[in-house]
Amino acid sequence: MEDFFRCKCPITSSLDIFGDKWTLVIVKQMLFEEKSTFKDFTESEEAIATNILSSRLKMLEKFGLIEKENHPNNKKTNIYTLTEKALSFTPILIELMIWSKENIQEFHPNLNIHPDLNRIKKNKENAASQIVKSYNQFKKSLFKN
Amino acid sequence: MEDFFRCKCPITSSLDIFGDKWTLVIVKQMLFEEKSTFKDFTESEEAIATNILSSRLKMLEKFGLIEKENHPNNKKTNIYTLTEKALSFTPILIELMIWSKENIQEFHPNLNIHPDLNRIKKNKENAASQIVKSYNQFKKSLFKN
DNA sequence: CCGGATCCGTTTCGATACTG
DNA sequence: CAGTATCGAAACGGATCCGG
Repeated sequence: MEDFFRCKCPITSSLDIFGDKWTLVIVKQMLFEEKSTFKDFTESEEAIATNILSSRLKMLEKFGLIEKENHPNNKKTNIYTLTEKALSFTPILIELMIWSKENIQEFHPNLNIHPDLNRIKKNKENAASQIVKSYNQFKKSLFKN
Repeated sequence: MEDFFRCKCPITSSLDIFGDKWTLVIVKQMLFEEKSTFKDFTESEEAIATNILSSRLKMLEKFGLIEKENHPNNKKTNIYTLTEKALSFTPILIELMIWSKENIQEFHPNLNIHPDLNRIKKNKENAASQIVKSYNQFKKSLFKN
């Protein structure tokens, strides 16, 4: 495991885990778009390929960032949820949203800017904790009945 | 340019630009480690290959995130600096540092945690503006005499 | 020597087809 | 529905080359 990481730099090491085009997209879909099954992810706007999805889910599980459980009513459906640990992705995703508006919109005018982005920017900590709270409620609802 | 981006999601679009293992590492080296020449980057702890470095520098330049200029005393040396725009990477890099300590240290105990990380965490906005200020001073010093 | 460009073998990605 | 297998395309990364 030690040699998974390029060097001792924390920033570089975090990119050793999620420095690719897909990992944070999957986390985003879970956190912001209430996606939880394999099929949910493949049907997203981004249309991730199944093999890549599969490999990223395994990797996230290996690092304790997501959990895989059976659907309570449907044993053949697996439900993927973010662990407490993974909720620490929230501030990063908020920063990406902000960065995108400031740096990408000029090249990509159709960007779907979050309607509350200004409010989020003004109080990032509060926004993050609301997002986490709302995700935890969603997570609970997945296992009811 | 429109079709460079996978979809309209801001988070996904930002990953279309720097969702790889190297782009943010280069930005980090400029912002935190006072690196500014091609050779500086190749001599870093991460030891990036010259072809990858070259392609990333071009891409960052294309998006207006870095500038390439001649060294004042040495015409054959190019100096790469972050633009004002690129300084908006700072909050993202701060979040990556924090994430790393909380989520990677258990797998990678030799991680070089920033000595002031707790202070940075307590006041991220202030930390970011100090980092930017300090970078701008460094940038000025590059072009003196 | 420095800043890159080019070449080339290896790994990873990613679209599609396929299986339990 | 949840993945795996396949295979061409792209990216990585080490080595080398070349102009200034």
